[in-house]
Amino acid sequence: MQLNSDFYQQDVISVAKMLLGAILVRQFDDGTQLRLTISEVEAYKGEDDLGCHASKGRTPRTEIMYCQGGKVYVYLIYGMYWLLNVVTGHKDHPEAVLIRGSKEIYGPGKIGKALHLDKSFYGENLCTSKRIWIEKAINKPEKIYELPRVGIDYAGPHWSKVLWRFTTEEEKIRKK
DNA sequence: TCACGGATTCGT
DNA sequence: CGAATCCGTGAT
Repeated sequence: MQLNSDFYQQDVISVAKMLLGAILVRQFDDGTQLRLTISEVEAYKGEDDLGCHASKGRTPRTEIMYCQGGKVYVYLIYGMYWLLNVVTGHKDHPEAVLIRGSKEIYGPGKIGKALHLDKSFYGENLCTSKRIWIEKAINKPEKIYELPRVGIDYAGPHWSKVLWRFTTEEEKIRKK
């Protein structure tokens, strides 16, 4: 069952946790499908969150996060990797969930590569898209581990330590 | 118009 | 530990 608009409009922390175990589906032009079971995510919430790109306010890049939940936010990092984010919450409340890993493929950069993401996915509607969407979890995770987000030391002592990384894979837990 | 640096990954 | 590689963002 494909997740609907109401699902994505919930708070980013709730959506992040509920996305664990959900199936990220990529339908390619040649008819093949890549189905990934989401195993690790991170929440980015509001302009106050110094780890969130929206802490810089509205810019052409962050604009999509101010939309109603259910859209895709992708951006190029280190000139090489397209990272996949799911916009959540209500209009004018910038929030997004970063998809960091799946049972099949682990690593935000690797996910983007496997899904052949590019700038054309910016703003894609996950509720109506024919090439990317997310399906409800069949099996809910037994346990959710809460950890600090990765790679945002620049966000300062508080925001870099908030436990907004959620994972189902105990063996994938790592420092920094 | 310019310089900086990043929600990463891989190889040395 | 450093290179790869590019563009959004803020300063000039």
